[in-house]
Amino acid sequence: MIILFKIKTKSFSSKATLLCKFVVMKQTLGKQERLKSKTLIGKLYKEGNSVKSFPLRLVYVQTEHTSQYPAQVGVSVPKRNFKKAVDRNRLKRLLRETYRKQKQLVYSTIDKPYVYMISYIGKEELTYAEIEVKMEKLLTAFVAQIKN
RNA sequence: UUAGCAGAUCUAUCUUAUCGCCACGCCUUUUGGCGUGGAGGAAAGUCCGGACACCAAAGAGUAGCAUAGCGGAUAACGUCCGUCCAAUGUAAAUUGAGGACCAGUGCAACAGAAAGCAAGUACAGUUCGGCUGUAGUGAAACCAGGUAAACUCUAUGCGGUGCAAUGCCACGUAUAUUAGAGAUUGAGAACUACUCGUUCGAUUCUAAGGGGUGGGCAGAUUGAUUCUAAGAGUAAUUUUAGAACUAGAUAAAUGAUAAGAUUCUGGUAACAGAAAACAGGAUUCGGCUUAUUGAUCUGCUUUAUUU
Repeated sequence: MIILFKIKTKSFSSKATLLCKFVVMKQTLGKQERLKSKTLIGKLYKEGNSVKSFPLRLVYVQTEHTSQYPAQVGVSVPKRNFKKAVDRNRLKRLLRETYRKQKQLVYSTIDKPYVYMISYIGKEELTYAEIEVKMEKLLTAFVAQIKN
């Protein structure tokens, strides 16, 4: 399977041609779309810029990655704010869910591959509805910053 | 029925719809479709004991650590079961740091002359020697006793490091430079701390400074496994037979929304609110400890009440 993917990525030389296919797409969030590579994460925190919309923070960098999707996303909740693993898992799930619902905002505008990490910097747990609103604000701010 | 004691089990939602996550299988040949499965009793603390892996004979001694009535269970244990003793409780039960102060050393509040190394009150006896007895203090008064959650001694056990182990594949690099040490008369390294002993050892070791990698596969989930039945045993446990396969992620999978059911709370009602506490697998088992919601069931004890 992995070998197959490599062949595919090599065969499509330009990613820009691919992007048109994603304009109308499903609201999935599979493994390919998530940020997993340690080297990329290292690069992200070294060179990335950030956008804030309390209690969320998005660190991004424009770079090539192995996925076929326009962007790879990672989610993090710091251990020092939430000591219990249950709380961290819960917040991560909510972040992923809200991002999944609204990623069209980003995909419809960007034309280069991006990598970013969404962190939860607040210290208190919010509900799904609240996080959904914050995520929308964050993503619109991100899009606006990229355009300029 | 109330109160108490001991133990076991479950852990909270269920249904439907829409969107979505992880693993596996099948079908398709694409940005899929279908099916099956998908966190806990503590997954936690990492406190004990194993399996497994590596450490060049995984050497010897000392030190160190652990355990401590007796018998048994077990892969093993500091765990579990039975039992004796002690303490507590009316009782069911609970708790126990329950080997040894006839090896040595230390310690002992108050009282007391004295709880050792130095003394000594009163009375009586007397072989006139502070020799003997009695009294007084105290739990204990002289060659005695208490104390080992005091050193210590005895018996038994313990090699070390941990899946970031370890093996393989791929990618990449620097044997740069500077300072110091060192060449078989041995720098340094390997076998926890020390000593001995053994072995390795020059493209070496230490410090500064800098560079690269951090991708994948195996290990990894079929196991001291779970369930049922019949025996053995007071029990922990075990034997035989049959059946079952029950998470395998890796920046780390179980979620979101809506409607209904059910339960609970508030309210005369319409209706409104809530869905539980502690908490999320990370090589894996047996325990222990700690956190904690709401139940259900079983056995037992004493007192009171009712029939």
